[in-house]
Amino acid sequence: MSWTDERVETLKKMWSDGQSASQIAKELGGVTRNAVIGKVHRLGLSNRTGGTAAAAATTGTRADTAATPEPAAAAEPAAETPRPSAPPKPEKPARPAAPRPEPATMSANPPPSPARKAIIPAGQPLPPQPSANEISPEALASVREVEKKARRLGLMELTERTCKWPIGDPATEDFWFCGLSVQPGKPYCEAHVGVAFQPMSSRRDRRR
DNA sequence: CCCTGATTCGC
DNA sequence: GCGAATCAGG
Repeated sequence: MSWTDERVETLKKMWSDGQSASQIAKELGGVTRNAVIGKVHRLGLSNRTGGTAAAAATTGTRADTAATPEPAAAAEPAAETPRPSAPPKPEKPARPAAPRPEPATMSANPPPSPARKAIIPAGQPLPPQPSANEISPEALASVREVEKKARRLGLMELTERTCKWPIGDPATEDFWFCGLSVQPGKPYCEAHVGVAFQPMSSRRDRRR
């Protein structure tokens, strides 16, 4: 496969959307994430605009050659690095809700929290919370069992092969995602697939 | 172990 | 220009 205009366009769009290289690669098909990353660099858009996306691994490990496109050869005024403080379109909330209580043992220097609204991630279709009255007791028990073993992943820890079943109350700190290995092709682990995709038929009168 | 992006370098 | 191999980090 080659980098047609169309594919490059898709790449640009997804990359600036905060999609990971591997996701883009899968979307495009016929390329690996390495190819995508390579292309991204060649295109000179290694730095995603907007800042807070999925750029968790943008560590300044070795930014000596590539990440220095600055034309600052001779005159460098006291201008600091321009940092976009107001991303045009935030989409992936890093930490929804629930400001955690500080230990408050050290310095009295509480981080100022501006008018930050407690944004509930409503962007992506989350699995329907089981309304307990529609789920068989056994399935419930099964889920409870699984929840003990859950990896308790945060939003950002979720991948395509981690169970995305939410556990707890999003408005509190008791909230995490199952995170166990998903059933191939499904967004949840086996147990949660079981309660998530119940056939209409077997919903009523289950064995007893 | 899973993942992320960054860099190098032969093609 | 391309991308696999490798590196470095989470």
